[in-house]
Amino acid sequence: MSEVRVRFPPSPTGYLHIGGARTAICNWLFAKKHNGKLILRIEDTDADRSTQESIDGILDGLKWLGIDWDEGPYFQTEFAEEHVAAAHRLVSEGHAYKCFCTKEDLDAKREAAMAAKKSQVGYDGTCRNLSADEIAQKENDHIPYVVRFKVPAREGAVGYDDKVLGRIEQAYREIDDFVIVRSNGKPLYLLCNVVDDIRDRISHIIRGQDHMTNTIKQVLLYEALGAPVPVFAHMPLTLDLKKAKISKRSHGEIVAVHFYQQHGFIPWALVNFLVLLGWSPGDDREIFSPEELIEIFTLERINKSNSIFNFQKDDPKFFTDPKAININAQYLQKMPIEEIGALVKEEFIADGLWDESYDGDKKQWFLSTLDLVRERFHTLKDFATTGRAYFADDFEPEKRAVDKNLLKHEGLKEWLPMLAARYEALTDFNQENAETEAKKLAEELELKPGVIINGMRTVVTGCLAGPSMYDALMAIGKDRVVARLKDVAKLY
RNA sequence: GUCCCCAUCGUCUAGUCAGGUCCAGGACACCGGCCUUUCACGCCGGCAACACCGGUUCAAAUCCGGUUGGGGACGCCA
Repeated sequence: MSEVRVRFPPSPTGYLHIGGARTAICNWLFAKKHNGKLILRIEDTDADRSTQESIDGILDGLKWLGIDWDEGPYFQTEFAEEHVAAAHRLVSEGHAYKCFCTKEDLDAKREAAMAAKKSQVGYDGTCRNLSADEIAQKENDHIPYVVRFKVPAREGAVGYDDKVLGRIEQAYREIDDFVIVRSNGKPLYLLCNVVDDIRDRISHIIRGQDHMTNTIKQVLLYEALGAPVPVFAHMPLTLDLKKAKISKRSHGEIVAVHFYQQHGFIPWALVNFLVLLGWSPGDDREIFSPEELIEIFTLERINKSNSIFNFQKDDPKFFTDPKAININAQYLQKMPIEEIGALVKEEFIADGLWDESYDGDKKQWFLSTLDLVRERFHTLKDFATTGRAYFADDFEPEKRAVDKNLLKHEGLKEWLPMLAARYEALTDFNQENAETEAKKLAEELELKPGVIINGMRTVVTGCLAGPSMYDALMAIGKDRVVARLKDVAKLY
């Protein structure tokens, strides 16, 4: 196989969303696997909707995910002359023609056809067979025109061998003479895209199934332009629970890559989740290192059917697809603690929780504490929220914990300060002694140890659940434990 | 409406190309139990799917046809 060159060509009309990210990821994986190149091309020919902010957002999103590219970003608008030249060539070689029909006429015709439920709603070919004289006449009259591609009047069908879908064909007669140049002289996506892909020597086009009708037309364009047709692979789409295509417009932030960045996702965990949406290795593996994924990824194993991004709006427990959270949690629990430490550092800095000593003399404590608490965590955010009591005093105890473990036992108001005093008196505040004192106190007061321990957990960690109580006590340290136990009354 | 694509547990999927080893496997979610003084940890168990109808075959989730359902496209957007 000659050099593999793939591209990711987002149009900068909004942030990077998970559908686009998925496409980028598959292209990236394919390029890496074949020692090929990934070209990033910003398709900004729709000047009205393209913004710099959006370009930055897309680039940031890709960088955050760890998707790097080998060439670009190129900007489609910089190649406008090539696009125009290609259009001229197609006209002069008889592959395209000028169409003088007005937009209004065509809109009316289309609407009428749609309303009448006619099968033919596309262009009716009015200008396809204009004589040279008629054309000259209209040009003299300065009637505005668009350029349409002249679909060959052939029997049979055009087609291509899709890497995921197999052979795809469509009858020539079903294809309309589509517009390739606007009446203002600006070439359209269908043409620009092909011209750019030819120039960039793209070998494989991996994109969503929503492009399938474009692909058929573009195959025709490649042919007319005398260029080799690349290999196509159409990925299934990502749908919402109601099976509608996910979009920025109707789903908002939840489908934005930056949403996951802001909600404590580990970048690679999101990539891992996304790649599983429509692809599988063929066995039971679900968690992959980048190297491993590059190794086992193939276009042929991409699914044919659309998948559903399983998120419930306003779900109290799952703010996004439960599987995504689960995969993130798996990474959170298994990644080397130093790597987690680096990610948590960013969170803490943003949160005002960061202490320089965590990089210095308290580094060991910092890392071992993260290691202690991460077991039940799901996102990076949990360290600063659920796990806040380990790092700061301004934590808000969980209401459920307070209700269940404190308010039910009025006596804790005295008992916990008693325990504090005993802890304070301890010359060696270690796990064993802490446990002995707690149990002894419970015994003396004729209480179940759980009453004391659960009360203590609530006051000291603010949580209903967590690591072993005495591990937690040691991590938080004698002084803070004592202070919090003494101060129990403020929670009543 | 027309064209194109698709169809296995609630969700992501394995199995389909090379029919039998699949009264369908895994993961997430859910439910139950154990562990835990507590737990969106861990362990054990459970619930739960081949859309439907025909055909081919000794044998069909797998091949063929149809039906139904879903999605996409039908722009002087990309």
